[in-house]
Amino acid sequence: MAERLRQDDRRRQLIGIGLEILATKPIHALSVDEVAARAGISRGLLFHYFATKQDYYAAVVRAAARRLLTAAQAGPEVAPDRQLRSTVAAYVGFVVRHREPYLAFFRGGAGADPQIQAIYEEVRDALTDRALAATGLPASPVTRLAVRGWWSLVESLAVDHSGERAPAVASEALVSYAVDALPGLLAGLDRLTAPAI
Amino acid sequence: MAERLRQDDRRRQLIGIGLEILATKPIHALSVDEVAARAGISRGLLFHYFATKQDYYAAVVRAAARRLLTAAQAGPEVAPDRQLRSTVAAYVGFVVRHREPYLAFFRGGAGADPQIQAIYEEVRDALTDRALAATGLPASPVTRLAVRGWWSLVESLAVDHSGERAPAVASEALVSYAVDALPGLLAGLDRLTAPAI
DNA sequence: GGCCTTGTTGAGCAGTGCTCGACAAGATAG
DNA sequence: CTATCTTGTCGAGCACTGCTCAACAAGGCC
Repeated sequence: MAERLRQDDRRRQLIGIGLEILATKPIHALSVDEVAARAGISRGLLFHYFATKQDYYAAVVRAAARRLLTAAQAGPEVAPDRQLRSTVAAYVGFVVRHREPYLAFFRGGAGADPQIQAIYEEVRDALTDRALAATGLPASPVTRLAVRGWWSLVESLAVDHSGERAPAVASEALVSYAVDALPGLLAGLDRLTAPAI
Repeated sequence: MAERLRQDDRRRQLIGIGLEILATKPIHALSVDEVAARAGISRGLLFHYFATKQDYYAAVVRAAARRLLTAAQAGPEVAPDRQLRSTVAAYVGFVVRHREPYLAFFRGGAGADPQIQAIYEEVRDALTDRALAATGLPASPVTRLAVRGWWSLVESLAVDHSGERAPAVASEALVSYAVDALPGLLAGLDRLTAPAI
């Protein structure tokens, strides 16, 4: 019989195991038995904590998202005009350090699952909010559209950059490039809101 | 007994069925039986054509990718300086017209599967090549990095825009914005290639 | 000590991906 | 027209997996 744990501890343990395993293999390749065996518990108990395998996966991805959002956070000690750079630098650093898990959780994930989609949406929204706050611009639908797009650009840069074995550019330079790209993208919005012809 | 078809025809039929079904539900929710039933054949025959369910899915995604690349193609009659705009307009139009399938195949897909990843990579590369050719810039690793990132931006814009029930901006304006964003992003590259400090 | 809560088990069901040996419809040759 | 070969097709069956459920055991409380 497995050691008896408190609800919270057991949940944390199971999610931790998920973070480990699912960083290197997709959900459909992970059987509930494997998780249970690794935790030293029975299959049934896993379903006591997570009604569904999808629910379990969602909980794991949610934990990963929390880690990302925590990592990509500029501390309050950062000067206002360096907030954006600090956030982007932290984000890029996170992707570089945890490339495989990042891809597994935020690219590979069963994107069709509405739960997972919701998590992705939350992360995007949170990052967009931070960037918007750092620029000081009002959060109109159009500015949000542009900033979300800019984050996609940043993600692409970070992922590609983290995949190079001999990076073409230094991480700091990449961050500078990404940060400097945002004002131009926002300036171009004038044409969108006031459509000429 | 099912009508006897030629190899090519049967494959085409099965892939067509996949394009229909998988546009609205994820693979793991699609059973081989359902495909077989819809095609009026036995389960076994499906595995004769596609050794694995994953192989089948990959074939379907490949077909979807081919459709996307065909749609997002500027005809030879387009003037050189309009090629980029034409390509982007076609791409955005495709996403707007086929939003659900687009998300299902190019976002939802089992991203962990190396076959699927390879297809995504091919699409990205092909689109990047077209954009680079249209700008006339040399295809260095750094310009590719930037153009790939720009395509991510464009995809984000297109997906977000196609999801709005009352679009904040007209599609043409969005295309203009996207196209006009590229030169600025490429100009900023100077700082990357010649790092100061 | 008795009892309620709660963490835990293990057998078992339904469904799914995949294999495999056999069969049948056309094409080809004699 | 028959014999043979190719090739598209079937369906039973295996192994496994997600999930259910009734029973059990370890604390905590009175």
